[in-house]
Amino acid sequence: MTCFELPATVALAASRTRALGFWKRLQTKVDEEVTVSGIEDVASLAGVSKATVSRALSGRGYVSVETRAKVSDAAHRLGYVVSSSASSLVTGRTNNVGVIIPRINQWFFGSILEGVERALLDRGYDLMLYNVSKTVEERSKVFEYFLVRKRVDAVIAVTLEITPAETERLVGLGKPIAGIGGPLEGIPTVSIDDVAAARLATEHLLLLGHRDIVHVGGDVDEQMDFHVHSKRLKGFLEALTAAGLPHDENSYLATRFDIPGGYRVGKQLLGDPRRRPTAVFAAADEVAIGVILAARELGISVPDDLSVIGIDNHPLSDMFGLTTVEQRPDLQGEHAVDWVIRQLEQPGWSPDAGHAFAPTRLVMRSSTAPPRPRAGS
Amino acid sequence: MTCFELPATVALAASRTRALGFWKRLQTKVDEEVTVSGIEDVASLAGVSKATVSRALSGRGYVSVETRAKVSDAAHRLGYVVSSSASSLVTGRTNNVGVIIPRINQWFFGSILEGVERALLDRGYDLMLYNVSKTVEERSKVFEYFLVRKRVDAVIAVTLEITPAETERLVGLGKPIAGIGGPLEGIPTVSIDDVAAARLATEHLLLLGHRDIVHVGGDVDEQMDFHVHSKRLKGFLEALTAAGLPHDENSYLATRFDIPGGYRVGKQLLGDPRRRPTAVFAAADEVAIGVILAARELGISVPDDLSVIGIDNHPLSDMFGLTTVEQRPDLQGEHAVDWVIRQLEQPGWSPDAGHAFAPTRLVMRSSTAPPRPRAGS
DNA sequence: GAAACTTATGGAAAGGTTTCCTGAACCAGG
DNA sequence: CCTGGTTCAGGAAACCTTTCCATAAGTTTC
Repeated sequence: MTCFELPATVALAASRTRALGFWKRLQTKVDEEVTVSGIEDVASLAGVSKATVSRALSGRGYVSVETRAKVSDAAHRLGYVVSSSASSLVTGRTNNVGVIIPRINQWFFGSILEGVERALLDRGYDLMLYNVSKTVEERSKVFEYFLVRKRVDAVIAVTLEITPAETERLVGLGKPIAGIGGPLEGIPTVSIDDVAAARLATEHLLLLGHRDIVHVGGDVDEQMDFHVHSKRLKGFLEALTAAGLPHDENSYLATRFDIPGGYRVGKQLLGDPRRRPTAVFAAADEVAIGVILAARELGISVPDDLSVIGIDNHPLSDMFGLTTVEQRPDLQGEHAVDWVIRQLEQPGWSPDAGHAFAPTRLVMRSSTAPPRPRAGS
Repeated sequence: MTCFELPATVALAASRTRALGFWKRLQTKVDEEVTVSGIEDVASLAGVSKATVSRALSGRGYVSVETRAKVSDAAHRLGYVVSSSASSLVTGRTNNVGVIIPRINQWFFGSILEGVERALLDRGYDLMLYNVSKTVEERSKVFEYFLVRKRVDAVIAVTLEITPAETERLVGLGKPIAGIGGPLEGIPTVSIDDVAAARLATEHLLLLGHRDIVHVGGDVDEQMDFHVHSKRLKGFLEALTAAGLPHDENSYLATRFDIPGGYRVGKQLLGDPRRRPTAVFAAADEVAIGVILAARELGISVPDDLSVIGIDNHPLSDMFGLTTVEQRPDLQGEHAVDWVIRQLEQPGWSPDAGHAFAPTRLVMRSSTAPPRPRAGS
């Protein structure tokens, strides 16, 4: 790989003067109308007391319709907005929910985040984002310094291992918590049933007549592992065993959960014709797509020579004709939001089960077919 | 596409009882130690006044080392954390920065978000996420109801068209704003120089000897367009013109900015041998990858029969050997954070240019090569 | 040895809401 | 006409910090 440096960072835009001018104009404008109005101003403009303004705008307590109209008119005229600090100081509620997520730029995590965000905004909560990798220091920094700092009403932890001490701390503060993507000890969690999903995928291949299947998953010992890898492997093996098929160390290959990871392992697995299975069950669609790309490059036809199935229903799956077990991370996010907000809004309520399983379904496309009858047998 | 419904949503985890037991135990624990200590408790335990506690913990003002030790010890023993509502009520600072972003689950946006998040957390700020699409209602809801509600100190707007009125509103509140990804009227913005990047990519192809180049970009009229599409087209055309090459309406094709979008257009463009160019400049790597996949499927060799170049240096580009003009959205995010925090922490400061251009560089891989000598000429 | 600083601490005010409590007005029922 | 309930509105307390001001002790400086 060769690289050319682009001349340099150009510091000034072509339209500098114009943009700058506009900017400065706005800046001075600030100085003029620096007056930010408080509830008192609204009260006097509307000719009522602060208490009435508060009731009128929040919708709590008795306020006559005329008064309410006067107040909201005055508030609007003054451009008044309530100070959330003051408000939450007295109510004890911040209307924020903290979301801890290890990664953003990956389909599964991005989708969760989108779902959580949508659900929170719909219900009038703001989302505070903490992108925390597995580094212990980083995590404890977030826990001790940020989260706990009375800045959030509840916490949603995505695929994050939280120590019992941290859990206790959070729960001890009376903040609802929910997890997504893996069972957190002591925290209600929503995820798909990984064992069942893997079993379903494997059974699909078995049903088509495949007997020689390899599972490409994540590294079971990997630190990132959230029991996901081991569970999907478990479902795979369960299905094989139920079908009376043997398995050995060659039945399973570990790789990174992305397209290059699947490609690498695909090249390696499919390169040797004697070792080549008739079907591959990949633990994630991106891995499956990598395997398909490797197969294409090796001149192996999918599904004629090789069937491939994944899990996720990733946006790219349709283009590659990938048969897959669909999951909806965004809905899992919404579910978690439901839980914490429910706990917030009706105290005493708590999810009646420690774990909710999100639905999955088999989406059949063109990457799976019955195995080609063997020449030798 | 056929779908099988998985049996149903299973409502209970296998480990229900255990998980539930733990959960309940923690719940009751709450009732016992419901006492949340305030600054007063810390003060009396440390034997000092509230004022001293505040100074000791915040690090502002004079406090002797022994006193500071006593106070922090007491605070730690009581598990005391300052109430951010109370604190920001008096200081007027929330330590939050709002980020408005139209999409999360796409490399460019996800990377920006990761960069912004990292930079904010490093500097002790929290990030409030607003995932706002272009819907006018949704946007105004965020603006009027959330953002403005005195919940953020500053705003970073990613690729978002903000009306002058909205800008004025924000600036009028004295909140620093920065944009990423496109010039916002009146808001300092950081992005790459799209025209220059497109010119660089095109010049690379020209330098290799290509004379028949097609540009696959985004729809210039699309509402999502943030002048990005038109600017990259402009750079392309500039380079052609500078090289003395003509161009017509066949020189440019519009599609969606993702792999399937590139694939679709690639199939269509490359399907007709007479129309097929010797090189394609795609406005984004994902589009370029789609074109490569289409070429492979049509038996067109890259780079022997067709050179392809993109913009981004997407994580998948390396695997596809894609030559590209690299940009770093995460660094652009950090730059924007620098700007707003600087404005926050040294009032009066403002970026000296309305626009900062992030660096780009050409990354050469194996998808570009000199065109094959024509049989006919 | 007094004046001028520097360092350390406490008391009290301020910041902008929400909510409790109280009182007035109004209406229906006996 | 009186009682009790409902609706409406205001005064004031409470929420929990930070910061201003004042005081006092210790340290330099001429």
